[in-house]
Amino acid sequence: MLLHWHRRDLRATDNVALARAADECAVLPVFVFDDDVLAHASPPRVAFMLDALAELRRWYRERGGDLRLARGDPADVLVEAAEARDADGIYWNRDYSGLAQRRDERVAGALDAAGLTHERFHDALLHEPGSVTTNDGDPYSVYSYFARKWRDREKEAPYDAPDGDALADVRGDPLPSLADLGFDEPEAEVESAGMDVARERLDAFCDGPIYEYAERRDYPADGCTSRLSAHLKWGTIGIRATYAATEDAMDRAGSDAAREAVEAFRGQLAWREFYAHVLYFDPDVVTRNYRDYENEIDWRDDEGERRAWKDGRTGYPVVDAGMRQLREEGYVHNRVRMIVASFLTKDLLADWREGYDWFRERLVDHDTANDNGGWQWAASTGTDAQPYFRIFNPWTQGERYDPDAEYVREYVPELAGATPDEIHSWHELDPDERESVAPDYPAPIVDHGERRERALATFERARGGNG
DNA sequence: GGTGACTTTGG
DNA sequence: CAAAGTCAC
Repeated sequence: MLLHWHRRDLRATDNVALARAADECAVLPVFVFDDDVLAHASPPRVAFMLDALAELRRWYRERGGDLRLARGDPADVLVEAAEARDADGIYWNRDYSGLAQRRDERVAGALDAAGLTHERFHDALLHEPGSVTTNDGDPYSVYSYFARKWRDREKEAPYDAPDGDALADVRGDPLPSLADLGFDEPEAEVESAGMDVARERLDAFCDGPIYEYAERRDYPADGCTSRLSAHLKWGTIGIRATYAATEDAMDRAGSDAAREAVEAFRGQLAWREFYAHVLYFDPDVVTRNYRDYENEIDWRDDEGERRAWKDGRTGYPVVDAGMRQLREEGYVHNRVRMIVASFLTKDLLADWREGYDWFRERLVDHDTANDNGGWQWAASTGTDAQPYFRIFNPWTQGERYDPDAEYVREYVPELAGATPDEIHSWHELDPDERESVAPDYPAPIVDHGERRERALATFERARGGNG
């Protein structure tokens, strides 16, 4: 018998290590509540994870197996679990972040010492780190070239779920609650997890919205995005199954525009892989600027401004809408993530790590590689970064991507009675007008024009110029 | 080594 | 249409 150690692959279908183990012998799936991991976790993510685990366990139970649970240091509890069932060894899928890799090395050492076999598989990405490189063999630091090569590579087909007769007949312990794990209830209404929800989302997306993706994905009120981010983070859907669904969608596409839209969605999958590769080859970017400036960037540390950003009380409607969506749903539309990130790092000149930490605490779909990549992109410190002199104008962005102010009015009730025009020109209204339009909504806390100049000068100094 | 391209944006 | 640095080829 083999153990399969579930980590960020909370699914039974299209799971490489699980499928390989089930090909060989009986499999006992196990999940470890790792104290080190929980120390870095937050309520919305753990809530989603527990929901996914409950459904995974149900899947196993319906087929005569079960998901074993353990808590503690995986190097200890996995050895115990294997020995208790007289298993030969453990299979699992790789996790490419630095922390996980160090832990996995430790676990592998403990298994070796106990005389247990172990094997690690590539599963989380269509193309593993190191397999998409420049012609010189170096990892890419520019997305567009990476994406071109990534697109041309052949993709693996999805893996089958194990048969019921491959599952070891066991009964596990009950699932712990959030409170058992030491977490408060999340403030956000966390979306439901699990393989079935993920599959339904993927199918619904590929049935229609995917064909609008190229044109409409940047409009946060439109809802034509896949909403698969949390599922891809926790592995409640497999990446091969996801890609295969885009192939079916491509076959059904009736026009060049529709095919381009499917291709645009695949581009987002390529971004995910690009950032995973970047993090794999440069794990320090979690805390360090990817791109070095000659001098330190003079980040400002204004507690009040940062608070206003977190609370969605900056007086910039689209920024506040995004920050409130984060608070309420543990999710933010991607275009809005760029807008709020630009506002924090450029208008407020707050260190991108402040924003990254807040997202990590609040996002259900938080993923180290993606979030770090996104924040450093916005802060002009990352790979393929937005050049520092290109600073989002939150007024223009709001007008362009939320023209009818639908998104703003959904998340900022103080502005529910304002017209789109009043919302997009909120900074140009005089105090009396603001008072009569939306008395409870704040005036902009900073002047974008001034802050833009300040950011340009700050980055110019960091670059070593005379500005 | 010159050149095209850049989750293009702001004015 | 200017900004304007850097990567990959």
